[in-house]
Amino acid sequence: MKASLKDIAKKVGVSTALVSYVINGKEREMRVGEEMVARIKKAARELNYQPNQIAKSLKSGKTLTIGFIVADISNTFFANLARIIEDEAKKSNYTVIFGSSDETPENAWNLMTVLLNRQVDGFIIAPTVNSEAQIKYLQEKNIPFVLIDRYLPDLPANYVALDNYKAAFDAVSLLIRNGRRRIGMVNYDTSLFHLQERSRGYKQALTENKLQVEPVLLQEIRESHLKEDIKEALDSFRALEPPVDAIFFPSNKLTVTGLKYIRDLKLKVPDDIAVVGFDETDAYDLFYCPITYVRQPMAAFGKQAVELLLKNIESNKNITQLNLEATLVVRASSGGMPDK
Amino acid sequence: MKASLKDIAKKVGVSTALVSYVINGKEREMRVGEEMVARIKKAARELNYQPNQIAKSLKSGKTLTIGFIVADISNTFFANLARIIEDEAKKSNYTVIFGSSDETPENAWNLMTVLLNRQVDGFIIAPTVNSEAQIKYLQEKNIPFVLIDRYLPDLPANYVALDNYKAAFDAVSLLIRNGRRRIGMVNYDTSLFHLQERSRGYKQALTENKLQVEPVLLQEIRESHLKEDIKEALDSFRALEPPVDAIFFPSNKLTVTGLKYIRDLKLKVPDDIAVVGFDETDAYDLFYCPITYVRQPMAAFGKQAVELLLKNIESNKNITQLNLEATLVVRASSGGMPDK
DNA sequence: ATTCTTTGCTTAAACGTTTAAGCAAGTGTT
DNA sequence: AACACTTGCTTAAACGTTTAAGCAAAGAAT
Repeated sequence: MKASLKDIAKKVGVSTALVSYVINGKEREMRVGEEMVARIKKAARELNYQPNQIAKSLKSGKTLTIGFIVADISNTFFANLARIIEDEAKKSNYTVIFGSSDETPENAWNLMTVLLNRQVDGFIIAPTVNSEAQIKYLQEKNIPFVLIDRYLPDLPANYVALDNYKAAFDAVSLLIRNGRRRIGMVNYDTSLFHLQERSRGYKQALTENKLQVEPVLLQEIRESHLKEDIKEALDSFRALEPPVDAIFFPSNKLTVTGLKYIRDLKLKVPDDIAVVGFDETDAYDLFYCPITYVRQPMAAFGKQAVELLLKNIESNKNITQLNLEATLVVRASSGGMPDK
Repeated sequence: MKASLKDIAKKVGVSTALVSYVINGKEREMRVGEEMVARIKKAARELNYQPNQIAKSLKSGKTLTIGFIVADISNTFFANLARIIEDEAKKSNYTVIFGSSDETPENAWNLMTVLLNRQVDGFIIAPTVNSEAQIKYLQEKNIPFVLIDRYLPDLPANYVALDNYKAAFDAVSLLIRNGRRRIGMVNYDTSLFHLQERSRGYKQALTENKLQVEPVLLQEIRESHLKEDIKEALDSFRALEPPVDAIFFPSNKLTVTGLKYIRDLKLKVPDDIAVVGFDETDAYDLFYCPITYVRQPMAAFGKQAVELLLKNIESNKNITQLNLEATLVVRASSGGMPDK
């Protein structure tokens, strides 16, 4: 059904080699006769020839394919990233295969081997917890990869991530400038470095402003019991004396879930409680009080990750680690516009 | 670096054929000696053999890959679908390559040929407007595919979609039962059949309840100027005498954008105006008045689409067209709980 | 008239698999 | 002792490309 080089060769009455040269524009170097070039091109057009990329890949060892491994492609954050990576990859004729690890290292490892068997040229990975072995495997085998969003602090590897510390620091500093003194934070109880960095930024902002870093103000909850644990955390915040007057949520899911409960409690944002969230979502606009949030530079993430990866694929360059700056999008929920 | 069948064969001192038989579990049919089987398996383990899927694909003509073509993978609707399709495909050892068409038939066509060159075994497609040629091409070439979410009314092709007519009919009927008499709808000005069906359901609900289907009540706007046009539409609704007392938005973006403007206008939902939206998003929960919406059966969409596609890949079965039922999730925004 | 170059093509091997066909022993049957 | 089966392996071609190497014919140089 589908025409191959052989079909064109037969039709024109020449060898497949000659056809290959012409199709790939090597007619000059290979000194193919003008008339022959025309006949082959004509035949190719008539047969609607489309090269078999699989055969090409087998020969060349390159598939022009990127494996994109994330926690969950249905999470807006990763879905947005996927789109940017797709567009960026397309510019260099790459396509993207994705896989969701659901935050478990086993799934991530399985995904990686599946994609490796499919000979992807490289990976863009948002690593799960306990994925050191996986990353080291890639390094040993010299397989190009770039970590995105998250990274492992002591592993020298390419990554494109946020300056999480500074992002959190700035967010909390804003709340302090707006007069809040009892600032809570609800983070995941996780070993993911980027989330710990956000906690560190929170603490440092308090410290630098001579506020006490009280353990009850930094609640670490289970992702598996997000809804229940967030309620508990907020309840304990309100039970304090004096109660918390501001909350910083360092992820989109935390923010959204937290806001739902705040709405159920009929708390007034920002009067009863100020809020700063993380990541961008429509939900922040629809809340009765527009939410102040930390915006990650998604486009830069995707663009830089692909660029870095492709550079690594074509020549194993040395390691690049990028910590990009977040933007604090200030709106009503953080309580009063900051001076500036 | 990576071990091949040949490496194993060399190490054991046998032919690659024998190794292939053992690796693929054909040792019984092929009467391979017990001791030999053990030696080959051992060598494979020691060399950490992983089959080259590209070579397999070239031989078999099957890539175990599905092409998933959508308007925009960063749209929650498609991102959710992607995740379900991924999981479902994984069960049968398939992987998914995705591509975003941005609603233009040229992009969709290009994507299709790129993926065809990569020899995907089949497609799951949410077709754009004017994609008849593309669909017909697939049919002529006998390439398995399943349309999802959208379909072309007169083209006999597999699809998994919503019963859009009924979903809209039910949504609008609810508003009528709740006492609304001036019900507006804001749809895209598009030839996409599934959206037209939603308009049809709207009109029919009005008609069956002896309400006049006035053109001013059904505004068709440009997706490219979503924000401006929605404002204009809502303004014209409010200028009517008597003004509109309920709005039905037949997509998630329309709903979210509409709600933003409603909030800016400080209209009270549902007292000033009742709202029924489409699709599921966190934003509906965070609005001060929880939004009633039409929930599409995403899991069933994905599951059925993959199932259908795989059935078509292994044996060209006859055409299946599924119109699944939506669920109306009733909350406060539609104005008063319905009787029942 | 012989050799050297250039032109324009072909041959053949390779990428890593799969699989039909073949073949040399050993075993069993008569 | 001759034959047929069975066992356990190998050979070789194929999938659709790419590309180094080779070669015949024509033209140019001596």
